[in-house]
Formats: sequence, C-alpha cells, structure tokens
Amino acid sequence: MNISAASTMSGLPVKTVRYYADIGLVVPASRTAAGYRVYDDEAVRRLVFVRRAREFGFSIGECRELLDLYADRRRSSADVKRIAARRLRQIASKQRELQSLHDELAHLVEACSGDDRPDCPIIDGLGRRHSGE
Amino acid sequence: MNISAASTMSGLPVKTVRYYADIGLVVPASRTAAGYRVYDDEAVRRLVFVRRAREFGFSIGECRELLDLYADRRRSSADVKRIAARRLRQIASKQRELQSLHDELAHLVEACSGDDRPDCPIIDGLGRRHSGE
DNA sequence: GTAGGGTTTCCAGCTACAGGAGAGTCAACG
DNA sequence: CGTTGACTCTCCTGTAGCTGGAAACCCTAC
Repeated sequence: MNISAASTMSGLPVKTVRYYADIGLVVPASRTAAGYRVYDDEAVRRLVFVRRAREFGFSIGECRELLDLYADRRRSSADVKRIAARRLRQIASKQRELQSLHDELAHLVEACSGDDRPDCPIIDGLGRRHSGE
Repeated sequence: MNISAASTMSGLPVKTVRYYADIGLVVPASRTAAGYRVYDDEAVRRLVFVRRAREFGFSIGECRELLDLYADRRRSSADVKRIAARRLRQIASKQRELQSLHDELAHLVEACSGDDRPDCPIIDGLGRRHSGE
C-alpha cells in the first residue's frame, strides 16, 4: 500500500504520514525499489492509533510512549493508565483555567454597552493590573 | 526606565519585551545614545495590557487590534466588544471540546484496572477507529 | 583599570506540521 | 514507444510566540 492509501485509511494527511515516518514515529513497512514508502495493515493501525491519541491531545512524545506500550504484548495496564491519568489531569487543569478566563471575560463583555461611545469596560479591565490574583 | 525595569513593572520577561519591540507591538519610547531601549509609563501600560490580553488567549494580531482601540480615544466600545465576543465564543468552543475529550478519556481510564496485566481498555480504545462520530 | 553586571544584535531551536519547488516514477492511452 | 497526468520523493521555508545562547558593547563601582 502506498502513502496515499495509508493516508486515506488512517485519516491523516499525506504530509503528516511522511512527517511521522521522518521522525521515526510510524515508519513504513518497507520501500519500493524507487524509494516509495510501503505501508502494511500494522503500520496503518499504528497511524490510526497515533491520530486518535493526537486528537486526545497527547504530544508526539507521549504518542511514542503509548505506541511502545501498544506494541508491547507484555505491557502492564498500569503504565498506560499512568500516562492517561497524567493527560487527564492536564485536561482538567486546562478546563479550570478556561472556566475562570471565560467568566472574567464574559463579565467584561456583559458590562460593555457595545455602542458608539468610547467608554469600554473591556479595555479598562484589560488595562488594569491584577490578573486574577 | 531601561528594559529590565519595564520587564519587572509589566510582569513580562525581558526577552518578551524585546520581542514585542522587534515586531512593533510595543515599541520603547526612545533609545539612549548607546542604543538601550527606554520605556516610559505609557509603554509599560501597554505592556501590561498586552500581557493581560495574552493571558486571555488573544493572539498577537488581536492584541494589535485591541491596542489600537486602547490608544484611540474616539473608539467605539462596539469594536472592542466584537473582538472580545469572538474570543469568548472561541473559549466556549474549546471548553466543549475539552469536555468531551475529558469524558471519553476518563471513561477509558476508569475501565482500566491499572494492574500488571497486559489487558488495557485505554490502549484498545485508542486503537479503535471511530473518534466520536 | 578591571570586574560584574546589564544591554545590544543575530542566529538557532522549540511543536507539529503545511506549502511549494524541482525531480523522479508509474500507469494508461494512443 | 512516447506522452500525459497523477503520484511520489527530498529538501527548504514558514507558521506562533517566544526562549536560549553567543559575541560584542556599555555602565557603574571599587
């Protein structure tokens, strides 16, 4: 299977598949005599795995870790759970951050009349020092 | 006031202050004969404004827009509100995205025993195709 | 005068790719 | 057999928003 077939099957752009091969994340099964990358089902499974993990916000480094565990038949689920739990904490933290951001900005937007006058609580609010501490 | 004083007062790293000067976002009031950047209170106010806006997730481009409005005494608050409301929608959208991410991953983590066995629903869940559609 | 800090410019690198140039390859059509 | 068009290759550049480092200059204090 050539790179565009692998691209279609994995749901990743050709450029990205090539990039993953370059950085050694998902290497093709082989190359043709002309140098074309050849992918097999296993390689495509890995591409899909990486795509899904990336959609979950795992970094390339974390994908590498997970991919090792994915390939390792003797892995312990504890290792995987550790990485996933870490990512879950990151997500939760980002959620809290966004929440306070949202609240503060929404507060400013609500206070703003939104008319032609130069008076604007949003500008004033951004210009003020504090930052929430 | 030299760059390190401006850095301290604005709460931005020296490198960042210099960067903002380079890209013309917040330029120093003047330069000394030796070429040192000189900041005044007004420039520091702008640095603080940009720091706050960046903390709210506004892009450099948006900061530039807001800074123009900040400086313009005849601005209308409607212009500012429009930009802020756009950002607010972005935040809300990101929140929803994180929420579904969190739920799905939490589901997988909960299903995982986290022991020494190689059996792991997280790995299986990531390897599967769908992606939520 | 010299030691130590600051400051300047410029260049490299970071993440995770995307876009494009220029050249080689492959399959089909006539 | 030649040509056309699609596909692929490598390599280079650019993205956002900085951060770190190198080499050189500047300023103040002792």
